[in-house]
Amino acid sequence: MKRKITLKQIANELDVSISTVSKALRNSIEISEDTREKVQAFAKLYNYRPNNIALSLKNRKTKTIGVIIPEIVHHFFAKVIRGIELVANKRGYNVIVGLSNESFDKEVINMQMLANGSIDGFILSISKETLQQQDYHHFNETISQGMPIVMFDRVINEIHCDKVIIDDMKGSKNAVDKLLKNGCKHVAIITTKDYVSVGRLRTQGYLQALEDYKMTPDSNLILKVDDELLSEDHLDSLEKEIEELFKRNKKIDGVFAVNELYAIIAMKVARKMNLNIPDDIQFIGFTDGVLSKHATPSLTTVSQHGQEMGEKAADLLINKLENEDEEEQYETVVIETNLIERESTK
Amino acid sequence: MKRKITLKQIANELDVSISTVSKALRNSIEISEDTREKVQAFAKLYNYRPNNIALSLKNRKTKTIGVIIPEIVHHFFAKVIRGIELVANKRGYNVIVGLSNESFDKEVINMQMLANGSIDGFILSISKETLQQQDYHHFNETISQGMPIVMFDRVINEIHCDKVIIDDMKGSKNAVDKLLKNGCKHVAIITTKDYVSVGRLRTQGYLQALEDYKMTPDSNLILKVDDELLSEDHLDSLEKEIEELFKRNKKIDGVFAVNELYAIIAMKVARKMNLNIPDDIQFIGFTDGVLSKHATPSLTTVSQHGQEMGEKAADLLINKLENEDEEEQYETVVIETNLIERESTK
DNA sequence: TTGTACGCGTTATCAA
DNA sequence: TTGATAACGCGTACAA
Repeated sequence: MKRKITLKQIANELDVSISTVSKALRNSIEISEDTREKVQAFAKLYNYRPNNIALSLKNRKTKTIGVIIPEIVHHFFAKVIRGIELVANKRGYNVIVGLSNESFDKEVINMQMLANGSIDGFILSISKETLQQQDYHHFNETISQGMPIVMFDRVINEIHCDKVIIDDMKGSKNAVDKLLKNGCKHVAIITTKDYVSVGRLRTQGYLQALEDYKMTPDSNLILKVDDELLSEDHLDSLEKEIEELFKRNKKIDGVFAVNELYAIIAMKVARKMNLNIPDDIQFIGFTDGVLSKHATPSLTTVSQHGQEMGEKAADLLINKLENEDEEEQYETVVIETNLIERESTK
Repeated sequence: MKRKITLKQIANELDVSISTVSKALRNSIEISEDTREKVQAFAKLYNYRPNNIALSLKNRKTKTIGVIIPEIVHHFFAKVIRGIELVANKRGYNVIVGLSNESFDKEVINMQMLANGSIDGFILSISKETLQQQDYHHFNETISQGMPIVMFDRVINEIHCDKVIIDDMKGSKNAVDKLLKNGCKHVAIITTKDYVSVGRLRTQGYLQALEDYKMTPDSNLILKVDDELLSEDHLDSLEKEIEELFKRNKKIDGVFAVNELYAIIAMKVARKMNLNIPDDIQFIGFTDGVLSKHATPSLTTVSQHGQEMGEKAADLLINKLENEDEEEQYETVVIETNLIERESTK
């Protein structure tokens, strides 16, 4: 087992100084052709590679991006990571991943672990618990220590940093527009409690679409699901809630759900009640994942373009990292959503 | 914007030496109570944290695990990552992720990037291209440089390292057993070409189950899908292939698919042909993902326990890292699969 | 009780 | 053309 070889070892073997080796390897004209060749041959033989850690220490740059997301077993976040990784690697950066698991404490701890020199900057999406507690000190501290942050999807306006979001309101408005245009008269929405910003915004889009069509919103048609219900164990009770919604309002002929799982479950309930999709009732979800594509019937969704968000976020962060002295100007990039029409709508 | 504070800065401010500060912060009894308090107060005020990079360089340990997977937008791999991250964090390690995107070159490059000091060891699952080319030099080189590797799921016997796998053969044998026990007389299998080891093993399990039931395998019932078909664009032709399979063999009353997507698509085809699931035909897939759970009908699957694999892999790797001098003994851990019965079987 | 010196691996600057 | 030295930030053995 040969340990990784260092400049010093090469220098010893070849009876030259460390700096000579270093220069020779970088092909410096200071060094004679002879020694250069000798050193390079030797280095190649022993497969020399400069030690990243030493370089990081010296350059005060790690060429590594820290990513903190609430959850990775989630199609959207996985796609974002892929986008980040793609751009990061292309631009010579590594990606280190931390999962907050929707917990405030884990988010803070993870950020602290990484902020102590391991990375050059953060890309993150805020955990639900943090959003609920509205405690953002860890973001501000990180930023004030000179470490740039790019937030995506779940962001907060008060924090000054680059952001990549989609226009949740517009996206859901378009979706509901579609349902109304398709002739739906009683469109229900299945959404989250309001503290989840994207849930709130998507609800607003729903209301706006109704307004545009001069329809008065009916609170009976608005189901605000308690978030806990997303955890696997509570899916059954979610199903019951939706069933009650449908039974209370037999006229529902269109459903907009703020994520794909809600939509899929709602379709399941509808089918159980012998409703025909899309003839009796139409469905649109949000976030384009595997479920939407492969469900039967396949689900029309508002696509969030996770990978693109990741790519953009990585570009923003690396740009900031590589133009240190630029004026402090923060950008909020809005990624366009689009409606992917499938079988669940006419 | 205050830069991160260092020992040296604290020492300067307080007019003591760097080592005094260092010792004071670690509460060394060498240092007087007085200075200790003074230093600690100051450090706390400025939120001092030791620089990880410097520690890594000094200790020759990064406390970071490198994970190379073929794809992250994939429920199974995402679950593995979550498992790895869980254990790693608990044991004080970070996780850095590289995606090979099923490409040999990217796998090699990614490993090289990380092997130069950025991490202490690898957890990885081999890309399809690498498996096809059977070029494993990068693994051997890494290992011979003293950097431990733990492979999971897609592994190769020739490489000496810890491994975490499932018993693919047994898992699929159990699945097919179930179909046969349920009365299926003509069980088809939808699998991959043989170079994908897990596909090959699962096919073997299928054959073995038949043998146990004294049934002779019918090559007409074995569909070996070209792997390219998994890429999103080719799903249509996969659908056609399956349709032809069903039309060629009208008697098929059971289908075992080596992954959940194949199974879901096969169910779709069956439904289109007006076959009733599970009365006319039963289905079992492999890998328990979201699709299986939320499909209609929900799909009976062999669960792979991705998270558990990740946890085990992380434990194996960290154990190896923290017991350097132990004898070189490699372990292959087999994670039990189990059949999750849902609506697609009787 | 405190401080000096060294080493981790690298590069840049300056001296020989 | 080559080599010595300092510096990145830290911890520790040893000297004062």
